Amino acid sequence: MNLPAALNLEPLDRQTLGERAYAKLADLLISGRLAPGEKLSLRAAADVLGVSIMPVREAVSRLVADKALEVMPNRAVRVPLMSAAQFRDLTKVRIAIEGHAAAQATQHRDNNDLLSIGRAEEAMRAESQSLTPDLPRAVELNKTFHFAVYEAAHSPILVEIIRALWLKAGPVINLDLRANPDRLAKGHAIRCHAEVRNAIAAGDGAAAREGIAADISGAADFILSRGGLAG
Amino acid sequence: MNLPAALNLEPLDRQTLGERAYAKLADLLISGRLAPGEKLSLRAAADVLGVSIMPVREAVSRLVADKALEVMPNRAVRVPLMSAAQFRDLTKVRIAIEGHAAAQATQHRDNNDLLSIGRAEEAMRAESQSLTPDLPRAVELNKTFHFAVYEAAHSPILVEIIRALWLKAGPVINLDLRANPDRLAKGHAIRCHAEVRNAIAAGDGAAAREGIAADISGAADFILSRGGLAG
DNA sequence: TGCCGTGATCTGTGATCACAGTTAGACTTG
DNA sequence: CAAGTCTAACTGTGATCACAGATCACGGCA
Repeated sequence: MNLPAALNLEPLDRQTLGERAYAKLADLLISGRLAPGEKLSLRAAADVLGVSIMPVREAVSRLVADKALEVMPNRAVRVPLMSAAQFRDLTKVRIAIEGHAAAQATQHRDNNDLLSIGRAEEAMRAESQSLTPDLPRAVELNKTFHFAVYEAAHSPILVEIIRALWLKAGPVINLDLRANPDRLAKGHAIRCHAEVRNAIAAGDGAAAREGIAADISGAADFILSRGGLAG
Repeated sequence: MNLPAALNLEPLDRQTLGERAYAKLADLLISGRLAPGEKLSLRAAADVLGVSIMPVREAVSRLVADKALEVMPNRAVRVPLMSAAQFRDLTKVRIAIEGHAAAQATQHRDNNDLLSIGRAEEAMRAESQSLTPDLPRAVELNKTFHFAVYEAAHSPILVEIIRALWLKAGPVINLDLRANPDRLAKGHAIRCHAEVRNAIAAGDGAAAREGIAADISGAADFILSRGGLAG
C-alpha cells in the first residue's frame, strides 16, 4: 500500500448535482431571496440551474421534508406561508434551542471559536455602521456570526437542527430585512451580538442565552408589528 | 358554492407513493428494525415495497437529509454507524430538547393531553410488567407515551425536531432494547414515565424535565456501558 | 501458494418519456 | 355583454433506460 508521496491530494469532492441544487435553493431560502408564497416550478428551476429536473426533484424533496418548502394539495410547490401563530411558535423554539446552543458555547468554546466569533462580530458591525450598508451582505454576515457562536458549542447535531430552523425562518425574516434597511441602523442586533460575544468570552452561559434571545425576539417583534403575516 | 351536505368526507388522502415509502422506512428505523451499518439497496427496497425505485429514491433522499441514513463515498446507502462520541452528543441534545418540550407541556397541556398521556403510561406499564412482554409492542408504546408528552407542548415545530432525533436514535436504542429484554424488567423507564406524568398533571416543569432526562440518560448509559458502539 | 488483472454484477445518479390532474385563457353560446 | 365550456399548456409523480463507478469472485501468472 506504499504510494509515491506526491499523491497527497484530498479525495476530490464528488458532489452530486442534487446536492449542489439543494445548496443553491437552501441559500436562496435562508437569505430571503425567495418570498413566502412564491411558487417554484421544478422544470423552471432545472432550466435555470442548467440540469434536468432529477437533481431538482431531489433537492426539493429534501426541502419539503425540512418544511422549508411545501407541496400544495394541487401539487404546486411553494415557499410556505406562515401564520402569525406559526411564526411565534418558530420564534419560541429558536429562542430555546439557539439560546441553549449559545449557553453551551460558553462552556465548550476554544480559542479558534473566540477568534472566529470576534471576527464575525466585527465584520457585521462594520457593515451595518457603514454609510452605505450592503443589505444582502449584512444578512450573510449576520448568519456567519450566529453560526460561529453555535459551532462553538461543538455539537454537530445541534448546529444541524438550527440550520433547519433558519431554513424556515429565512424567507420571513430576511425578506423583511431587505425591505427595511432602517431596522439594521437601529443597532439592536449589533448590541445583542456584542453581548453574546462578551458572554462567551467570559464564560457566562446565562448572559449568552439572553443575548441570543434578545436578538431573535427583537427581530421577531419587528416582523410581527408590521403585521404582514398570513392567517 | 352550496353543496349537498352529504358530501362531508375528508379530502381523501392523496398520499404519494414516495410518502408511503418514507413512512415505511422511517418506521423501520425508529423502531430499530434496521441496524446501524446495515446497507439498503434502492432496487431491493423497491422490490419489497412493490414499486419502482423512484418513490424509494425520494424517501431515501429525505432520510439522508435527516441524517437518518447516509450515502457512503462509494454511493452505498446504509444506516449510519454512530461513534460513542456522536451518541453522547445526540443524547445531550435529546435531553435538552425533549426535556424542554416536557417542561413546556406542563404549561400548555389541556385535558385531552392529560388523558392520552395517562392512557399511554398505563398501557406501557401493563405491557412491561406482563409475564411475557412483547418487546416490539413495548417499543411502540414507549414511543406513544413520549410523543403524547411532547404533543402536549402544542408546538408542531418542536415535535417535528424530536421526531427527527428519534429517527437517528432509534436504530441504536431500540435495536439494543430488542436484544436485551431484561432492561425493560428493571422498570427504570416505567418509574421515569410515572414521574413525568405526575409532573405534567401537577404543572411542575422542572420535575417533568428531570423525569425525561433520567429516562433518556438511563437508556443511553445502558447502551454505552455495553460498549457496542463504533469508533 | 500468493497476488494481480479482469469481467460480471451490483450500486446510486441523471435524463427522458408517459401520464393524470390542474389552471388559465380564448371561444362559444345564451 | 356575461356566463359557461373546452382546449392547450402547464404541474408533480412515476417508470424506464443509460451510465459511470464500485465490488467481488474467478482464473491465470509469478
